[in-house]
Amino acid sequence: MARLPVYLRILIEQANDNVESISSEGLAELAGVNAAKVRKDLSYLGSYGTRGVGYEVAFLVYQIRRELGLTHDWPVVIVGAGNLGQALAGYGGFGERGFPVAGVVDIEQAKVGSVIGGVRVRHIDDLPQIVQSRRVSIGVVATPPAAAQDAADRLVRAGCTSILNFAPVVLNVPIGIIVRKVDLAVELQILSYYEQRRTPVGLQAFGSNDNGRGASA
Amino acid sequence: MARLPVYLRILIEQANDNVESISSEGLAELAGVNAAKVRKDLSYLGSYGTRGVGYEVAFLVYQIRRELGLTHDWPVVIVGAGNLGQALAGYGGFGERGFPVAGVVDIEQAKVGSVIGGVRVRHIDDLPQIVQSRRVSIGVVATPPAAAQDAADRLVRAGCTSILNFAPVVLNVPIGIIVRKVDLAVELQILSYYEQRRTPVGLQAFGSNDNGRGASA
DNA sequence: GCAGCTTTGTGAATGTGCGCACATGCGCAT
DNA sequence: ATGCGCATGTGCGCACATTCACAAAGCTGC
Repeated sequence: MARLPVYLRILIEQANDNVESISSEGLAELAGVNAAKVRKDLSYLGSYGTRGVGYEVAFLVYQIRRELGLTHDWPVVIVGAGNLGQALAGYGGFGERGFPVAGVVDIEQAKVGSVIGGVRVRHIDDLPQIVQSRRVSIGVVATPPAAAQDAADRLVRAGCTSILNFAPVVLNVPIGIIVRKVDLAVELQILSYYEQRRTPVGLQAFGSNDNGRGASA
Repeated sequence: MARLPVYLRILIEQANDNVESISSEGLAELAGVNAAKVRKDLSYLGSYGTRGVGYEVAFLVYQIRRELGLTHDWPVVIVGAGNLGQALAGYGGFGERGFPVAGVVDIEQAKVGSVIGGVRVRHIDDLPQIVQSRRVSIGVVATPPAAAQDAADRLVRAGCTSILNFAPVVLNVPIGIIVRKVDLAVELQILSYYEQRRTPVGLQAFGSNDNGRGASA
């Protein structure tokens, strides 16, 4: 389920605030979802709650981490040292959450050697060496659209088995390679869709899909 | 539908390659989806195809633009001039696709005045003035998590009615305000989930949801 | 004009996610 | 020890998305 990471982040925050136990309703409130959905999601992991009491935060964190495969770090390699690649490498949130940046590569020699977020940019030809020596499974494509397919091909050849694609193109990859796409312009276009259909007052956009909610204050 | 932006991008590419007509099957191939789904999606806009021939690319582009509300530009304002805010402002893809950056604001005086992507960073107190003078409907939250709720509140008070949130927190907004969330770490966690459940060979992750596909080469 | 090929548009079946509502089970107070 | 309250876990129905399969419809060549 795509909501487990959200629960996990909230539970970690609660644990930092020394909250030991939480009810499905409390977690649902914080996550902005339905309480029944929380219980269904958590029951999928097994019956780790106590009836009449709630869920033990620390134990739930451990179980979700286990389910998501976050018991160890997953180093990532970023292809493309342009605006986005630099921002991703410099964004501390990845390393904090278990995804240290093992390397940043670019095809342009001019960009090789500069240091971003504590990582030196290397040439894309070094990709296989980085992936194999650091045992990287996840590659991030942060190139211009025209270079994205080549970047993906190189990642696959180097041994990556998952790709997070920020380029606005559909990547063609062998079976077994997992691709997730984040298209920033698409998100804005979806907002403009709702803006355009906006009625004078009081009507909100329901259930677009997993995302995009209008919550009450 | 969340797929219309994808179709739109592909159709614009095809138009640039002087392709005048396209079949649902051809479009489905390029978009990485089912042909029947393409036809259902397009029929939702009205019957704009010609049986036995296909769809006229230019006309379809016009209709999808109209449906998505992309007949005019939607200026956006970015709150937060950190790593991500800078990358978003410097990323040319927004302006190209109809979302010019009307302004970048930050709460830190130290960041005010610097120029990013041709836009000068202004103080967050100028937000109402920017939003009203440029008639901005869409605000982008690119602040640290702790500042995100305040940023959202300010955007709403300034008059924005849609928010694209990059901070890993659940925003609390009045009814009628549309929020979409992009959490980069969540995307990586979903990939690690599939990596962790990976079986030795030949099994791929099916139907996570709208996203994340393993396409054959 | 008409037959045949091609592709759209759509009814029906299937699958999936969601949320209500309730039974189950645990802890606590008396 | 026993009953009561409370929160979990889950069966069921609903609504929506997806896909199949086919009928309607246009273009082409004769």
